[in-house]
Amino acid sequence: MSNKVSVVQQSHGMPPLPLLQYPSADHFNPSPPHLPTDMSQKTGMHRHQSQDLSSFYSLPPGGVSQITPSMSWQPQPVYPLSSCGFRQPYSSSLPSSSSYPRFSHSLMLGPSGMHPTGIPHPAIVPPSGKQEHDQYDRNMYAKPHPEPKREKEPKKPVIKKPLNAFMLYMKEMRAKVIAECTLKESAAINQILGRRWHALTREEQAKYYELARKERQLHMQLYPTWSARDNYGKKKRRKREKQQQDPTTGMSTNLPPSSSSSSSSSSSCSSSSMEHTCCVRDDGWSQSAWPLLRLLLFLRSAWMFAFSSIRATNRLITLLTVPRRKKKCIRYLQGGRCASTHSSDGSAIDSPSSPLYPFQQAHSPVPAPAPTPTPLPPSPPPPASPPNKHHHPRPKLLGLSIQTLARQHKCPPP
DNA sequence: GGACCTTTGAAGCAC
DNA sequence: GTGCTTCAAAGGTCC
Repeated sequence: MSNKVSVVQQSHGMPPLPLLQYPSADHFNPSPPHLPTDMSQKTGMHRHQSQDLSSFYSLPPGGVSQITPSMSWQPQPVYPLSSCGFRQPYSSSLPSSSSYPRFSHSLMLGPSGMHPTGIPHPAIVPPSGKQEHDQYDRNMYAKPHPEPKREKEPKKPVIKKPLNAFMLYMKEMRAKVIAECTLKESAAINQILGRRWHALTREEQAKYYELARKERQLHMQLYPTWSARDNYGKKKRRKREKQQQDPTTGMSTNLPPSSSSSSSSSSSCSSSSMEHTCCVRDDGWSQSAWPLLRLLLFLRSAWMFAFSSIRATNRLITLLTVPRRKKKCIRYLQGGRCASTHSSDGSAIDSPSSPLYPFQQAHSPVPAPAPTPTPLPPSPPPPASPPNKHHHPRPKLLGLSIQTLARQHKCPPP
């Protein structure tokens, strides 16, 4: 009990903060003595960097107001559209408690309850029964009632994964989106945040990538023996049977044994054309027609390209001159107040100056300007932002799985 | 009460 | 090495 530290996490800076308990690192690692003494030196974190993280982590009560919201969000170019899909000139004030006080660590606490680095770590949550999504009971520690649960907590606490750049961004911006859009549903908010994330400039994203990198470093130092494997498979596996039986897609299970074992290319439906062909094959195209079909598809693309060469050229110029987003495969829910003010496909939500990207065009009635390997603009900071590799077929909210679309189409990496 | 939804990125896992 | 899966946050929704 003594090795747990009550910490405060604020959700969006709005409601009273729930207290988190973080065990000291040595609770998990018998030998982390290298950690706390001077983390900043080991991690190479300097003062200003700590301030960067300060918005995600706890701050001393007095110092909050002195610090601008993290990343010092400057007013962004204002788009004439209403709020949520875009960056807006946020009223620079977060909700009164914009400090996002979160957590502290017994080993990291300085005299003022702060680690010298200012980067206490959020990764640990008590092993409450609700450790999956609601790892911590918000009222559990906030309310001054006796805490019988604390008595029986010999269970091993759960060390969570460090947050990646986008998660850090979500944490910071969620409150703003909620305030602007009066939305509460996280799924919708996350859609908005995902779009805003793409609307960020490289430099803005780089800040979060850097924060995430530091977060991982710190996490690694705090829990050197921890591995993502520790939490792997703890959540219940999503029932893929549903998706496999999904009649709308239904492509994954119908392949005949011969085709499924034939070649890797036949099972890969990553590109749009391949997706086409996969469907066709499932509909009963013979193997012999396969090369011909591909040839036809290629010819069609070539013809379309020639037909729209001028347009494609213009588009190419735009692509080269406008910061490119990774994916533009997102649609907004119509229901939310922040839903698109224009079209239902979310295109209006896009930054007006940004062009349609190949993926979008592939879905637009206008023929796409051919799959030319457009040279990407100077590729940006995301230090280690690999191409999106995963594929989450989750057909639901939008009827069409955004993730499936986005990831199957393998929108180009930034 | 718990899974799902939704997003991106990191890491694990399987082949 | 490549591609797929899982998990991280969050809170409403649904079963």
